[in-house]
Amino acid sequence: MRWNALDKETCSVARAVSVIGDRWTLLILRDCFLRVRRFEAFQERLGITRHILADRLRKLVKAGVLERVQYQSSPRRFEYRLTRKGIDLHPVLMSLVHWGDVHMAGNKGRPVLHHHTKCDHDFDPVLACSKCGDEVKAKDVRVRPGPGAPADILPKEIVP
Amino acid sequence: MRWNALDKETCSVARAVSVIGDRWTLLILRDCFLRVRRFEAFQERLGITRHILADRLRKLVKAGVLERVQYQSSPRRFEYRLTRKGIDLHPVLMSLVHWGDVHMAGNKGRPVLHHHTKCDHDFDPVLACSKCGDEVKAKDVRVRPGPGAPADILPKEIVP
DNA sequence: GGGGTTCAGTTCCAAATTAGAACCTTGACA
DNA sequence: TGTCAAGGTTCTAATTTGGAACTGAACCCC
Repeated sequence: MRWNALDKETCSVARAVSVIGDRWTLLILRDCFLRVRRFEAFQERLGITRHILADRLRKLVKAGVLERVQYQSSPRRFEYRLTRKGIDLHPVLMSLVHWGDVHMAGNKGRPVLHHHTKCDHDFDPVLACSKCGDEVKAKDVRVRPGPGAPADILPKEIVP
Repeated sequence: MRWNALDKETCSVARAVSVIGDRWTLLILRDCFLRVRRFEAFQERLGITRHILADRLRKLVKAGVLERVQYQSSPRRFEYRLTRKGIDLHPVLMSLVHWGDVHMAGNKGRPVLHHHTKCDHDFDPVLACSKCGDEVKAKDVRVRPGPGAPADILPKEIVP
């Protein structure tokens, strides 16, 4: 299967992956949440090849995750900002950071701490259930076909 | 920067991305959470080239996300199962699915529904604060350097 | 008005990765 | 003996990436 055929897949993960499932894209988005917005800044912080950066930013804009905003008119210069759709990726990034913190941290401890301004504490992200508010554990989740499901979305026989 | 230099980065996202920041890897993990475990099953469901699948499974095992378990002895056959480390990626996948559901769903609605067996409701995943239990919004999070932070982990000047 | 700088890209080539298909191995089964 | 299944490996061609240099518009300074 080709990479660019992914957005035609029915699965939400496949569609999401068609936008963000790339080494650099996730790192670019991490920086976006740190309020990095300009081409040169991304390039310097990431050490990414310039034309790959240009390509990824173009794709993210096309996907509606970032918008290209002119911040100066002569010479015309643009910066990249998260859209609502982009900001909605925050839980994905937070979960990823937390997993990295728990499982891949070096011996010096975690590189960044997250502070919740609402309750004024450093915190860890927890995945909760929208209905009961409890933490969602993988073993407490059952998946079933939804209205947009094709016949083969779930594996035929589930080995228990 | 080279892809395989990423795991030496200090950032937890970079380290996490060095393991899962790949088009196929995320789709393989999605299937793992759907209890797909065998080479042929992954290959058929994903349409992935066989030797790339072999490569990705090998890398996931090496990273400690999957384990290769013999399930039959003659001929010897192996399957791949999520480890604790792999299961801990559940929030990442759930967040990703939810984002896909909200922003990339087709006109027929979401492909799969998630059911929380503990409270017996279909639910959406919500990112909550480990300290106060409230939902964490992107704007309520401040990032600051942690004990393992190098000098340049955060952008120098934050444009407000 | 010549020279240097900044930012946001583009262009070029070589190197690495991926897709697609065929092939291999072990053993079961008929 | 021949076929089948599972879990891979090997091969070649096409695509993507890395690295580095170049462009272009407008500023700033002398």
